[in-house]
Amino acid sequence: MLMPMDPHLLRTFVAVLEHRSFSTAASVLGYTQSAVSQHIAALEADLGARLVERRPVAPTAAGLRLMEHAPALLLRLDAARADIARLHRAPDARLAVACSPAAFGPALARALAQLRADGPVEVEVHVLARDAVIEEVLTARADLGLVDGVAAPSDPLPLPDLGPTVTLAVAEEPLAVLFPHTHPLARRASVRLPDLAQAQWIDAPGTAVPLARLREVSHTPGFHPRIRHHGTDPHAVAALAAAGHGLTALPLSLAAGFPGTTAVPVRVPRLVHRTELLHPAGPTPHAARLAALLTG
Amino acid sequence: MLMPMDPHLLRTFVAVLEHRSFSTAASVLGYTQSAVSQHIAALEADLGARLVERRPVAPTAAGLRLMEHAPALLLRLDAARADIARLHRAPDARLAVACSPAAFGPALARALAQLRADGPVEVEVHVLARDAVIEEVLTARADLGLVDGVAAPSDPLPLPDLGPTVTLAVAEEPLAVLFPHTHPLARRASVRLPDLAQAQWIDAPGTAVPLARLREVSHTPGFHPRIRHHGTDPHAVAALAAAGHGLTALPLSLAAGFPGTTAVPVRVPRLVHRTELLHPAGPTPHAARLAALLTG
DNA sequence: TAGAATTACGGAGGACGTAAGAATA
DNA sequence: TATTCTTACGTCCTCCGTAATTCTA
Repeated sequence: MLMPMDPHLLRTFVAVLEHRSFSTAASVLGYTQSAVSQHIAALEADLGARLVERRPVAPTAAGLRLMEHAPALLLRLDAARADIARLHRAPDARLAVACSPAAFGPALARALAQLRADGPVEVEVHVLARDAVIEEVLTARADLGLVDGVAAPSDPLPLPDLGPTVTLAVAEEPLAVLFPHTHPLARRASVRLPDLAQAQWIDAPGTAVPLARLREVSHTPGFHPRIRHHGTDPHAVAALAAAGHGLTALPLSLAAGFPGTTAVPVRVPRLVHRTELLHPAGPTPHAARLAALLTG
Repeated sequence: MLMPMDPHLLRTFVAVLEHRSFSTAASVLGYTQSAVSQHIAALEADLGARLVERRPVAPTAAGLRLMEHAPALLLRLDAARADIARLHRAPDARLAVACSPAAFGPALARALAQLRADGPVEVEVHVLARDAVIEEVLTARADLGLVDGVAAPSDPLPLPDLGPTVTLAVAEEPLAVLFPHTHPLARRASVRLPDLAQAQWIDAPGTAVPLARLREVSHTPGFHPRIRHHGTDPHAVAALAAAGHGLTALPLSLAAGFPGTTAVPVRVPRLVHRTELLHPAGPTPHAARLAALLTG
């Protein structure tokens, strides 16, 4: 155990690299340019290494390394504060649920209906990209989160550094690939993922299964993006698929409902689309109740 | 993203709770009592909650929550610093390997022999408890780590928050329970873990499979400790087992060699004893070579 | 040469030590 | 009453803003 590395400095470091500029980072953080310059200089002096190249602003090798730690560190700092703040917060009539797009479905709707039948609750659902869901739960902006992903049957999802947060399995269902009707493989009863590695794919990491994850679980390189989608709307991604822009992987039940497309289950490798629930170590009563409803 | 929570404060917070005393924490950290008192007061003011009860010193509920974050946070801070320091460190003739007791075995010895056959290397092996191995690797005190644990076949070990550290599977072998020769179950060809939940167990979390983990993987409460062992020597634990102090779980190949005991493989649930290798994102040449030798 | 980062410098605030004051076992 | 934590207070040092300077696209 050595020395400081002040979170303030880390925060401005991250902001500088995010905005690729000292001055805009400064205005975002409410500092002067000068202060930001001093922050970076202090970090570099402390670590004994240049972290960012200037004009243009870009991370050095050491800076990239630090970027593998700093955001997680800052998030966990906020998570710690949030965990403690939760203890003294009066139990609320409000329930905020954060949810990744493919984790939102009839099961959640039903569970929420049942929750409201029990008594008056003000429910708020935020549909967000997966990392954002995790962040919302950790920082207590959401009382409960639902995330989805691909894994081997009954395996947990590989989630990053959740600290004392509780994760529970909610559902597993087949994984499907969404083809346009006209696609030669659309008539198949099932597909093998490695066979599709060289196909054209839609990169929609906020909505569908990220392509990097497909590479990982299929143990196959490939799955190259042809078009990139930013957003959290499965319909939009399905529309791209229908128009032939590329393939995308979704849970079967969700994938089955889109016009112009055919959802074909993945048979090899043996995978499932899994939904998991996240809640803090000390959940609100409503969150605990909803968790119970969702996990049966 | 809110505010500070200075790592210095977190560090003294952890030290205070570790030593259950402001004054000894102060002397350990090289502060005055007064400074420690001010640190705790500052943290409590910042978080708006009392964190430690005084006289006697003990964590409050909020303090316990913070303790779920603070050590991990401080470790990761050191890991970040170490990751960057590694970049500018000249490749060394030395190779430091950290290794949990049950992960040390003939495979490692053979791999090290092969490594030394390639050229002159100064090898250093540290046998430590599992958490300590992780800490050594993250803070670059070791170039490479080996940890062991229990998991379902081909599942990864559940390791805490490793950041960008790489983990690779090294070996899987049957899990065994070590019985004294005289034990009625010692003649069995295999055992079911849930049947042993009410037996007397040796708690040797630094050496054998921790009892909490047995509860987890067997989905059975029980596995109560009768005697506790601190240390990293499998022989000592085996001697306790031979003397009838309780049972312990070890990898079969290791468990098979102890006098006065019989190692019986675990058949239910379907589990393996797994060894995994840890190394930093930027390993030293020797570490990379050893990793290649160990993973084939 | 203009935009952008660094350096110089000064004031406000923070951090830690000394020392005196409360609190509890 | 002795030990242990807290509070008061002074000093030093750090942090950030203003402003002048240097750098580079």
